[in-house]
Amino acid sequence: MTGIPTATISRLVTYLRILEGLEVQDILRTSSNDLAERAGVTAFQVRKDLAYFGRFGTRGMGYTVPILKRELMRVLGLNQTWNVVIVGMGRLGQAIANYPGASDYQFQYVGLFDVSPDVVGRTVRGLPVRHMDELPEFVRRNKVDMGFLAVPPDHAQDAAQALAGAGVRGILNFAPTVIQPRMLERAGQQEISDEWRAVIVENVDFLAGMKRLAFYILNPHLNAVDTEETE
Amino acid sequence: MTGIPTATISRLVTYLRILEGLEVQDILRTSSNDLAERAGVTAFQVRKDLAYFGRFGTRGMGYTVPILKRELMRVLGLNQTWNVVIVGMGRLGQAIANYPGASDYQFQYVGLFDVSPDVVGRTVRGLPVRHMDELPEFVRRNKVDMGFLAVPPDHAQDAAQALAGAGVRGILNFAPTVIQPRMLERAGQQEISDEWRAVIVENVDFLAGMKRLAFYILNPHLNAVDTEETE
DNA sequence: TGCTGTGAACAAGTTCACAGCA
DNA sequence: TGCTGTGAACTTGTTCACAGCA
Repeated sequence: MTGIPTATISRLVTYLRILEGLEVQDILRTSSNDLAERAGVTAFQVRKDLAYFGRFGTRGMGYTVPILKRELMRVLGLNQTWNVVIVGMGRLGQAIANYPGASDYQFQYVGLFDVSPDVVGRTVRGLPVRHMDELPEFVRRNKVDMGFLAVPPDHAQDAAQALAGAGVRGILNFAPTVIQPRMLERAGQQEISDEWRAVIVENVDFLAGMKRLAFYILNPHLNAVDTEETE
Repeated sequence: MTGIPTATISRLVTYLRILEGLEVQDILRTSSNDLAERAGVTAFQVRKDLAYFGRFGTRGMGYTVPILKRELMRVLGLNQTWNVVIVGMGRLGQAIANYPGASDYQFQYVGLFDVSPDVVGRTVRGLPVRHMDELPEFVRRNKVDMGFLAVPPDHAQDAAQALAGAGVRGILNFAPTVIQPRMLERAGQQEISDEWRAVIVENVDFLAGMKRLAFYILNPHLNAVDTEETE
């Protein structure tokens, strides 16, 4: 397959968010120009990004908000339910569990895990915090799709392997560490389905964000100018 | 100036993190190969990234951990103190304030802000939560460099403008919204120094991370393979 | 010899111009 | 006419091969 730029996926998420905003305001029509302005990219870019996945507009008319929204949700896999566990229920894990917005997209927190006796057994958002020992069994039984990793950096690799071994398909890594993918594949997994492929790791690293910000403040001319032109 | 890839900056942050880990383990020497393996990139990439900023190694020998670490800190602007305010002290803002690691790099939280009477006046990590009205005065008096934005999406643009108007140089935006840069520049700023340039915005968006993860789980073959080869 | 530093080759992603359809 | 969809040009970033120095 051709290969779709990673940046395109990030932008699709942005477009979707904008479409939701428009829908709330009962705006029914938009255009590549309008989307571009709101997303801070060029209209060329919007059209190219959408073209990877199909033809969603009408020439001379633009896009119909609900239709494009529905199509983007389909493309991004947001019209299905995703079962999620959070591993690491310190402050960060708790903040994640309580952050609104996740549930909007059928991301359902079904289990919370930690190893510390201080936290295990407590209840967060109505869910008991379980011990990591229970993870493999729990993932299998509850058809868990993703794990959110919010443990300290020095435990991130182990926890990621535990998640991979338990059979999750993807990991959202909040720890400021590179997860070595090599060791993730089927760590301990016995009955590997035909569908099994490498575990996907996506990173969300806010300490890195702080550092990039420091750099660009010192070197503003190197900053991606984000020209937000509109053709 | 030539222009350094944004991705390079992100990778430099990763290299720095790895060097810190090596230093803790009293490992004094490394190489582009070693760094590459740990960072999950190629050794070519490591050398090219470093070459943008200077010559830090010794041919035939590799890199000296403390030296390379010091140089990367200098390049990234992490050998100076950054004064930071957090705007939005809901759960997310509180989690950010309490997250360890920020203070390691001279990122000092000097002020916390919100508008809700439920939060204003309370103390988080030893700092009082102030009302947004006090922001401009506070930023000026305390030489605030950056603002971390942790308000609900529908208030993000206003809060960003308030930060820009108050005179911060950069904003780390945790809200799932595109900040329109157009409106940020010198909103209400009177005495603009020669140094003044556009406010830098860097985004940390974990909802977007969730959605990207969903997409790549559904389309694993489109995932950036992260080959982590080592030449 | 070994590993860095770097110009040149290549690949990926973005911009553009315009064809095509409502 | 107006705005989408898309092949082609271009620009940016990555990979590579190898020169150069300890």
